[in-house]
Amino acid sequence: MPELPEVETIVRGLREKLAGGRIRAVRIRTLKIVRTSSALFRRTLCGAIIRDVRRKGKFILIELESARTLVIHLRMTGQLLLVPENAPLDPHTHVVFDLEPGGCQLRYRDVRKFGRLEIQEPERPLPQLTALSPDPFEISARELFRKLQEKKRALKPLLLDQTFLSGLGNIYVDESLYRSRIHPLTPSNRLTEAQVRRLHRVIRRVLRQAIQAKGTTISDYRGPEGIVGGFQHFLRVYDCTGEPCRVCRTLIEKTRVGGRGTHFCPGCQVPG
DNA sequence: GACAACCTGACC
DNA sequence: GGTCAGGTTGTC
Repeated sequence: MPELPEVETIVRGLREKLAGGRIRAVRIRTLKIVRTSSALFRRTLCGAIIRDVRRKGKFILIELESARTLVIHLRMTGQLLLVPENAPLDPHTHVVFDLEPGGCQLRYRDVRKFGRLEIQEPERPLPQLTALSPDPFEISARELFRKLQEKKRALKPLLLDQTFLSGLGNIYVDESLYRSRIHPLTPSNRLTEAQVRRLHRVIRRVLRQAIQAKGTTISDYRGPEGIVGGFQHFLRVYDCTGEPCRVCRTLIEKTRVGGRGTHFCPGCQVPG
C-alpha cells in the first residue's frame, strides 16, 4: 500500500515525535514480522536513543545512537501508529514500542502481515537496501534517460522495479504515465529524450503533490497519527476505471501489465 | 517475462 | 464460491 509519499509522510511524523527520544521497551507479539532474532532485536532496541528517522525508497530507517538502524518495510498493509499507552491493543498489532518521554507508544500494525522489521548493523548493510536505486528526487532527467536507454523492458514494470528506480508503486506509476501521456507497455529504449524529461518532471510533481496531501488512502493507509491521506481526491486514472478522461473524454480502462492492475486512457496513451 | 506465494478482508 | 488489493520475492 504505501509508496514514496506515504512513507515520507510517516517518516516526517515519526521524526518529529521520536528523534532524540528513547525506546524504553519492546514487545513482539507476532514473531514472523521481525526478521532479526528476538533476542538481538530486544537487546538492540531496549534503552536505545533515536538519532533520526529517514526514508530510503519505501523503507523507513529508524537510526539509533548505537549506529544500528531499525529498518522497516510496510509492504501492503503495514502501519506505524503513535498512540496513547492506554489505548486498547487491536488484534493486528504485532510489535509495540514503549517510548521515553512516556505516555505514547509506537505500534506496528499490519492486517496482512507482509511487512518486515529488521536490525541493520553498521558494518553489515542489508542487501535489500544496498540493491535499491535512487528515488526520483535523487536522479536527474538525463540520468533517467540514460538508464531507460540501457533497458528494453516495458516501461511500467521497469518503473516499479525498486532496483531500477525506487519509491514508485502502482498508484503513482499509473498517475505519472497518464499525465505524461505514455502507454505503460512502451519499451523503455523507445522513449525520446523529450518524453523522458516530461516523465521525470511529472513523476516529481505527482510525488510532491501527494506528499503535500499527506499520501493516498484507498483503504488502509494511515499516517502515524492515524489520519488518512488526501491525494485520492486528485487521482486521474488510478481507481478511475470507466470514467471519462478529463482531456479527451475516452473512458479510462483497466488492464493487467506485469501482473499488476493498470489504469490508462486508450485515447491519450497510445502504444509507442 | 509470467505466476505463485506470503495473508486478511472487502466485495460480487 | 471467486476475485481483487497500495509490495516483494522466489520459481519456472
